[in-house]
Amino acid sequence: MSASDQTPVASNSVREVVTADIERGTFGGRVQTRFPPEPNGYLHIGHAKAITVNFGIAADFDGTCNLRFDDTNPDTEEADYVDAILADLAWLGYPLDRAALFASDYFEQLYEWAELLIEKELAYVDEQDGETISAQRGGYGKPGIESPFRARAAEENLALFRRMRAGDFADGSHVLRAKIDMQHENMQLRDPVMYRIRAGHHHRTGDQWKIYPTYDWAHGQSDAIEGVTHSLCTLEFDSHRALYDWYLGHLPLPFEKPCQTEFARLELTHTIASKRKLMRLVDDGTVDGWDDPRMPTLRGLRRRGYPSLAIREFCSFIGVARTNSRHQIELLESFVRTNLNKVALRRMAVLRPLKVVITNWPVGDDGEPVVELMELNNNPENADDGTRMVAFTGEFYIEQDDFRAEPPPKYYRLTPGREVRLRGAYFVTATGFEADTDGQVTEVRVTYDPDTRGGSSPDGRKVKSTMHWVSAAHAVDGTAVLYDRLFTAEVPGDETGDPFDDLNESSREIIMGAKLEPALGDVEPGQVVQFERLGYFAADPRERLLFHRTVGLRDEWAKIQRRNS
RNA sequence: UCCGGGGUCGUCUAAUGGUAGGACAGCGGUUUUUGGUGCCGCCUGUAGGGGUUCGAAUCCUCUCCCCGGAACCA
Repeated sequence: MSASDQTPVASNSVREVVTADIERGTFGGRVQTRFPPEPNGYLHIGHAKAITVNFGIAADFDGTCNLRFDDTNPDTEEADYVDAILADLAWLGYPLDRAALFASDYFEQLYEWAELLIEKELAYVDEQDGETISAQRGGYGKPGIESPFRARAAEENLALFRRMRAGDFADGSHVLRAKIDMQHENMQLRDPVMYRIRAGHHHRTGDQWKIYPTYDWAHGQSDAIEGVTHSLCTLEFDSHRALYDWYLGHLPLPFEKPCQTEFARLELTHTIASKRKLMRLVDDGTVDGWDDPRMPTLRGLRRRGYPSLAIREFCSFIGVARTNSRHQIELLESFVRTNLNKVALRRMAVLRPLKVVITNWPVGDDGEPVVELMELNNNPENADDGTRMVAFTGEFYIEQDDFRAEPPPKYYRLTPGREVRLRGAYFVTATGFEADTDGQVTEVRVTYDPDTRGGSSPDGRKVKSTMHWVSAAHAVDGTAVLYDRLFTAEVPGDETGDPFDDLNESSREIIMGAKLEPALGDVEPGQVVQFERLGYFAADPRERLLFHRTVGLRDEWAKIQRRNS
């Protein structure tokens, strides 16, 4: 049974929490989650898990999940990213049942709540610089010390805070801090910053605001405003939960207080997902852009030909736990293969062509070699995909790998004196070959058996292998791009600390002059087909006759060769 | 160093006091007009020590190991 046929795991750590809440009646049985990306980069495979978890939990409990852009930092965020995220989310296959929301829409409410905390003497304006504040915070096992501005009267804080909003102060000169506990063992609770002054232009509020809320001050409150019940986030926010609860506990909320629950983020072998590092790959020119097929971005995976369904199935299959883990990329690839095997049309393409000539091929009345139309199956996994006619004549191409003058052990393919099947065409037997001065085979001569038309012999004799081919006279030239992992190490940077030390220098191989069967000229942009015996290939969205290898087929012969070497 | 979170086959993930199961990977077989697919089989695991119990991956306890936390990032 293949992975994707498995029923999803029956339980996971988040589902248990939600189930318990429902049994307890905590939110009146209501379940609402949210996916909160920051619009400062493109979505990647890690986000796909977060999306699957949030939308999945909502669906499982008949609840809702909204998209909220966590746009609290004008310095890094851009409207372009908002559009890209919306597009990627739609491609992944999670339609929004409600328009996208923005944390920036709550800036006024957040501001009012901040004034409320000041009035309750739970927040104060600090005039020290960042370095000083950081130093005063103390360290692990070492208590912090209180700011000299901590004891300021509420009225003074209020006046100062209003002037911060009005733009009376320079960037970095003042912050609003929550007054919690500078001795607290959880550093997050040592008077965290709620507001900082930023002169930047915000992608939605423009220049209206001079002060911007920090993540912690914005996130839980945004959840509360939206009526979120379960705020699901990754493990590194675990220590922020106390702060999340502290803020919410001091505010008059329109709904019941949401609760934060953490789960492990998705990590994959041979892959990095940090936005900063992905950005570096783009900036360095290591990859061609955010949609380079080697990128773990959703747009990269899409261009590579990964079906969004395979990504979703993978994400549900791996489950949700609190264990730090790193999944092998092979598992994702197995979902891609399983998925594509069912839907990808079969086509023939020869990547590294070797010319073969049939010496007993008939010539027609016009003096030209006869051309026959052979009927080939479009997909043995799906009869509904039907068949197609493919032209065959006395000269065609096979892969260079498919002929050996001197066959190694276990080699089943064409070799002098051996008979093999050309898929859907004829049995041929190699009778000779030409080689250049380097010993490189340049042409193979074969004879064919006219009684084996279609690929089966009337006398029932067997051949060891079936090979793909493309008629020389009918071939269309195209380009195939082969990809390997971007990083050679399972955990990039594990050895040296710098993932870029593990960059795979040959992660891409461009093969021009591939010989394609003519039907490959009609493939829709983005469509994925199987090149028989070679792998799944996605037609480039823009350039015709350019194919990206999504993933190779499992390759028994390659394994044998690896073992023998 | 303090606080928090974790540790089940190679990698993930189930088992919530009652037969340690599944997937991927690997290995072998079988089917096959893709050395693909399918099917069958094999392989390997509860971090360690004590305890509670008829019975422990699960509860208690000590130890070890890993991850996260000291942005005016999220």
